[in-house]
Amino acid sequence: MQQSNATKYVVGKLKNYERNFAHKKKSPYIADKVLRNPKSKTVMVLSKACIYGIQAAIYVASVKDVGYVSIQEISEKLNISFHFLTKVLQQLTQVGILNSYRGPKGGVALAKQSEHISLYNVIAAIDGTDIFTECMLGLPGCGIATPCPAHDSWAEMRSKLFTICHRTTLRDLAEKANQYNVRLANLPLTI
Amino acid sequence: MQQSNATKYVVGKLKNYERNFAHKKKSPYIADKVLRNPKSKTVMVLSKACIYGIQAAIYVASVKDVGYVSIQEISEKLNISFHFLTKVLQQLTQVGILNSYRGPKGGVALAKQSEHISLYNVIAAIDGTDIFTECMLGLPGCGIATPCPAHDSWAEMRSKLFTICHRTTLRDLAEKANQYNVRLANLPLTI
DNA sequence: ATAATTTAAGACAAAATAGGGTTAAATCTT
DNA sequence: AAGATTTAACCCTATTTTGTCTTAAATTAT
Repeated sequence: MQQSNATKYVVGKLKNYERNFAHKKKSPYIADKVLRNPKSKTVMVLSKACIYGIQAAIYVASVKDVGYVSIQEISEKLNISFHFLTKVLQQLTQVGILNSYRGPKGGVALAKQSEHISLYNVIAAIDGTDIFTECMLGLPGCGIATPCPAHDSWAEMRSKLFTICHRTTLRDLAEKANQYNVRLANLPLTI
Repeated sequence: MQQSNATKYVVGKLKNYERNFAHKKKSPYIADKVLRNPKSKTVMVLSKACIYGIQAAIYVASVKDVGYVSIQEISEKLNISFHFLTKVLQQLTQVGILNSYRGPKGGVALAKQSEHISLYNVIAAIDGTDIFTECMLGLPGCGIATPCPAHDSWAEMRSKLFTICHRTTLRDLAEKANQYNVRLANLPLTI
């Protein structure tokens, strides 16, 4: 009997499922709330990718040495997954916030002076500009002509966010990050 | 030969996978950016569940009739998945923002007067209070003693958000929603 | 040239949110 | 009492984000 490609594909996965589920004893039902019980915080203004990008950008800006900083070093210092961070930083490279260089002594470096890169630039590159432009309810085209009920209030909020993110540069953040009591990342306890 | 429960479980799924993958022609690889190409907007301050909850609460508050409003009606008027909305509204019921009633003429109703329910109450019930308390980078314990580099800026933003959400009540929003040009939901075009 | 190092790219797994059904329980109508 | 209606609960699928691993390409060092 001939197997379709789909069948082969699925049968190939069977072993994986077998292994994955074998040790799972039909996990007890968890109350089917909309928000179940996430293992890590998930409701946030910025995505994880964006937070990592900001942290890394601040880190690079705060390093004194000229030259490239390896992503490996950044990921270790900030306790971020290396591979995930690599992809995030690729986005910053693609929009011209970072330069990257392969090979030994390679890594990433700021493509401009740190005072010319704003928080807005970094956020826009990774999460996009929606949080600066969209209404609270996410209605397309929410504006003065056909506003949502929260339009005015939210416009006030957005305006604040916009101002803060525009006026804050990587240089400002890097300076603060170099102060003795300031933390840039959530590091595990060291002994 | 005896099959383990895991095997039975997996084999049972085989048919589903077969059906699901059969018509998918090994979908072309989409550039593995961190943000691929979501079909709907996903980076947002509030979760979809929270947005639906707010919309529904405003709708209930804006309906003149006393008595219960059925979730079916709400979901149709606001173009929201009925089952999903049901779960969201259960959360609002559990914290005492709504009352629910089963059976014919059942539905949900505000448990308090609309001017005594703030936007903050609704958001906190569904998405939690993180956006009102957490720092931009989500670092646990970010505060004056050990701030993150963006602490001061973000505190300013949070404060704005907090003020706005506290002072805005369902009554305010419902009044606006009843104005002729105001939209409460993203409705499909009607002919 | 060869080997080592480092980013880029691709494939996939895991975890979270969003969404869709079915059955149970409560309540009204007849 | 029987049937209809509506929320509650349960179970599963789909989509998106996050995380891991492998291979390719670029570059330096030997």
